[in-house]
Amino acid sequence: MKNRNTLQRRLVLETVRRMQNHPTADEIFREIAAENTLISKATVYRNLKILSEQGEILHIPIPNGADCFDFNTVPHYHMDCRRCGRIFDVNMPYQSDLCKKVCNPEGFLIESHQIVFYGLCPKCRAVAEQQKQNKPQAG
Amino acid sequence: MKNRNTLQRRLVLETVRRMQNHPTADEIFREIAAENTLISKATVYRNLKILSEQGEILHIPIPNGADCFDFNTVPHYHMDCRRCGRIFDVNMPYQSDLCKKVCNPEGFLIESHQIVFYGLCPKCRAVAEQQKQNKPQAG
DNA sequence: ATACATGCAAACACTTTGCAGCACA
DNA sequence: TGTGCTGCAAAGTGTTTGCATGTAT
Repeated sequence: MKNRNTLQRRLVLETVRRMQNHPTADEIFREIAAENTLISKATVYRNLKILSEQGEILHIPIPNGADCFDFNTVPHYHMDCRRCGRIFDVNMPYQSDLCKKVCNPEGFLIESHQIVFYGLCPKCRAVAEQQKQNKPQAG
Repeated sequence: MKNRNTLQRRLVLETVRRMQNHPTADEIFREIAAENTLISKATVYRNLKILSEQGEILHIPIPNGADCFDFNTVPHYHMDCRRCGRIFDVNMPYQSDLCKKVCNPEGFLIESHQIVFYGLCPKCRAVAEQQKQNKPQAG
């Protein structure tokens, strides 16, 4: 038998769907624990793995940081703010033919792709511009 | 003063340039240590960081695995073989206008992007096809 | 002479795993 | 009633850091 409907599994899924913020495993754990439900971090990790394998949620691996999870399982791209480190959805159509664009005489089998944009989110952009005005030529 | 020309720093740079295989910090460390040069892993990490900040080498952050480094600093894309985990260069022109394609009414500042392809390298593809032929309907 | 670099080990962040007991189907 | 799940703690990876010493300039 597989995929038992435990309280913990339900809570992990509900929390990812409710947060909508691309939360990390730790953020999900803290959110659930804050509601006084007994849950361990290992269980959160285990359930996130199972749920993403089942396609209920999307696992977004993040280099140099904690992986995060997305309630939106439709393929789309993300942006990583270099100042606050948060992950945001990017409004760009999915490039479904990008894999075919690879010139491939060596015979790689290209199955999927991932695009990550880097930059500043609106909030951090405003802060950065503020700071630039305060010390125009750097100190 | 900065950027001293130490034996260890020279060796790290030379080794990345010589290996050409997108080596990880650990692979670079083992390569140098194998030649009986006293070097510590911390020094390898420190020098890889400095060298990539100076633009001498390219730092390729890898989700779910050790970051790797590239002697080729010209922007290009990579493929991550899901079977052997090795990183390969992908033969596709750099999409320098991709950042401009993002529909961005919220005011993100999009500075750069990274594309990673997933699939099988030629060797692993051959192995996978071999295995498929040996048990056509799965065991 | 001294600021930068090193080796070593410990700390760190994130994630997985071993184990004994628990609970869903 | 038994397999799948849980909490806990420990272990596992990959990387960074504190510290005393060493060395390039």
